[in-house]
Amino acid sequence: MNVSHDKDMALDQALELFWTKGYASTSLKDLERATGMHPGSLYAAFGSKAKLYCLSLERYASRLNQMRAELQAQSDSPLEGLSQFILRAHPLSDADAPLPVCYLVKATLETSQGNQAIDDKLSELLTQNDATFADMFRQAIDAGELPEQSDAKKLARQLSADLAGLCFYALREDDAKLIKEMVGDLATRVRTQH
Amino acid sequence: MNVSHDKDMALDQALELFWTKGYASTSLKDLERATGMHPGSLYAAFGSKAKLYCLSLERYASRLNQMRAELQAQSDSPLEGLSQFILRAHPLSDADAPLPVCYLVKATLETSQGNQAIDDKLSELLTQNDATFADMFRQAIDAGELPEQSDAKKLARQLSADLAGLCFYALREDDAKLIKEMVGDLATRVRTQH
DNA sequence: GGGCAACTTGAGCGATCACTCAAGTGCCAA
DNA sequence: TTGGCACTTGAGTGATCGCTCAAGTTGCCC
Repeated sequence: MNVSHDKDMALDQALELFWTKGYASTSLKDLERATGMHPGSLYAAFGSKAKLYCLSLERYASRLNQMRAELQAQSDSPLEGLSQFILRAHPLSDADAPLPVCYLVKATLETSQGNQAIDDKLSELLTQNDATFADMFRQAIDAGELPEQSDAKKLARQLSADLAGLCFYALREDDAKLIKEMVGDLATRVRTQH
Repeated sequence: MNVSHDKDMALDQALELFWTKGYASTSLKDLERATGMHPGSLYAAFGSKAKLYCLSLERYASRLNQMRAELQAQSDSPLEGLSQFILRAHPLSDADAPLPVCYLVKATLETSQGNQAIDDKLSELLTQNDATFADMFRQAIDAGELPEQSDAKKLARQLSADLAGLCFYALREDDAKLIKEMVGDLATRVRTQH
């Protein structure tokens, strides 16, 4: 039996579980059920609940990054790439899905009861994400899509916050059409701003 | 001893505790320590952890509403009132505070592990909040501050999401100046939009 | 002071938490 | 076939969870 494949699958199951239920509300019993692994194997493979959680955050972030890079590569311009990311790669875009909300946003708002490793991991991933956004805005400035005096970092901050705002709204509003409209508005704003 | 005063104080302590730690991560032991009440008294007064949580959400929302109404009454126009609310009454405005993030936003993003009563209460409070925002935008339209074809409900949705986005960003960014700048930007956007 | 109702107390309930480890199982080389 | 090693197993650990309730305390009226 291919162990690494199992571990991989288990990590995906854990990711989904943590995503839907949150860290504190996901018990090891839940994880056992979802992954089919017994507690001993879980601990042999991942070390602890917190480490498994961190791994799931990392995997999620790297997938998001990959999708963003792909869309960027297919797009004609930096801003168009960002806009496509918002429309198609960000979890929110698939607003009919059971969980149309960014995992990192949910995780950030759920205070990790004093576990520094989790806070650090989250901070690292979010900072990295902001940096990527800033990069894309900088490219847009260089390409002449945005005025030269634009502040790429500030634009990145604002986009990060805007996306999080949508995540919040998506969690409480079950009318998918409404969410899609807001996502579309944000994408348009990014594509045509200033 | 004034019992109702004690209950009142205990509810405030519980509010603060739930706000900082989240519902799932706040234990009864924590609540006992913070309120000085023993478990029996806590249950006699509030019924259950979930009910206490709901009460704290309600209290928070009503305080926010009260502040908003006061600022609205002092302002020259509906949009100016909203702008003042963002700048001064919303928790974010006091960005040096230990907890510059709206309680309702945090609570919404922390999935309540299957407790329907909590979900319902949150949904009720947030819907009420959106309705108030929509009212204020409608007043702005009537007062000629916004074009007549403006969609008050849509503007309310957007403001709600924007504020939540700021909450998210405030939680991860410890540079208070940066947060205040973003709060200021949003207030300006509301005051001068379209 | 005696009697009673209202309130407070905290030990302790069963359940569940994150986690461990001795025993069992499966696989392969010798 | 056998010995040994890597991996899996799940009963069990102490701690803690949300919550209860019998016993104790308090304050008030007669």
